[in-house]
Amino acid sequence: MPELPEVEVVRRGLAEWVTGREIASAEVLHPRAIRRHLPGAHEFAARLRGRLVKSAERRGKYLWLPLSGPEEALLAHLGMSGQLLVVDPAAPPEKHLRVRLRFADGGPDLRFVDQRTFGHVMLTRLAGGVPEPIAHIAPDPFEGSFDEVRFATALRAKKTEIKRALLDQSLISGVGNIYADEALWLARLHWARPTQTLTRPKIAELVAAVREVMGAALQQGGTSFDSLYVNVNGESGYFDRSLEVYGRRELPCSRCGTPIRREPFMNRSSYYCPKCQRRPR
DNA sequence: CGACTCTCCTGGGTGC
DNA sequence: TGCACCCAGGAGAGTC
Repeated sequence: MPELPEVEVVRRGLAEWVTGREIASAEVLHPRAIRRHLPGAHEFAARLRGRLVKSAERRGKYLWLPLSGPEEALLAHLGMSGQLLVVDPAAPPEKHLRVRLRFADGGPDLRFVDQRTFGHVMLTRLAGGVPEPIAHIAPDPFEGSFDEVRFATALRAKKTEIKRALLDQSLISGVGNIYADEALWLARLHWARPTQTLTRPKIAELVAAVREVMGAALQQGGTSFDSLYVNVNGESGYFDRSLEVYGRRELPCSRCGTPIRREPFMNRSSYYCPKCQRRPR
């Protein structure tokens, strides 16, 4: 499940393998993959043809490729199963190939492959360097523009539980279900803790925990990254080795040995240590 | 308007 | 072996 660290690994791969190249054609193999590109597949392809990829950028879980010409970018969100692959143009189409870009230099394709089609790509205008559809998303905690004081103030004004707030991309972007659980464990906070009861020092501790778990994941994601295969999947690197609570129901907490608990949360799961992370009363 | 739920999707796993 | 069902998840749409 790609969250910020996995998307950053993809961004680095794209920066290396796609930057500076001219798009020769775009082929949409599944309309759902461009459902947020309202003008449709034909217009999508026509507007991409002949454009140069200038760079590869990211905010939270979104990434985008600014293009030559008008201030526009190819924007992508990987959803939960999306991959952006850099592959030999002669390679056979992947089973879940949704969008295929060919380049004028005859080099590797950029292919958007997505089994569950929660991800999407679109061509969109840039406003101040940020794609318009994600203008409402807050900076992620690795950006210089992330304002910790502003975040703490907004968090304390919310009437909700801390985990809901962590997943709210308008407060802080890039955190998904896995790293939310991991960061809450590290900061010793129960997922249901009301945001209004959090002190500013505790919020600072939580932000540090978010940076810690995602930074560690990024380092491990980077080590398993094959440069010619820009890949994202839930099995690589970090996922098997370093998770402390996520997916570890009944396994002992590494701090205190108490069995990790799983609870339903927003039609999915929250994992936590019932001793280290006391439930609010 | 804020807080919350619903919905989209596929395939691996499970139980009968 | 087949089949029904559950589960995973982000985020926009919809509800109250």
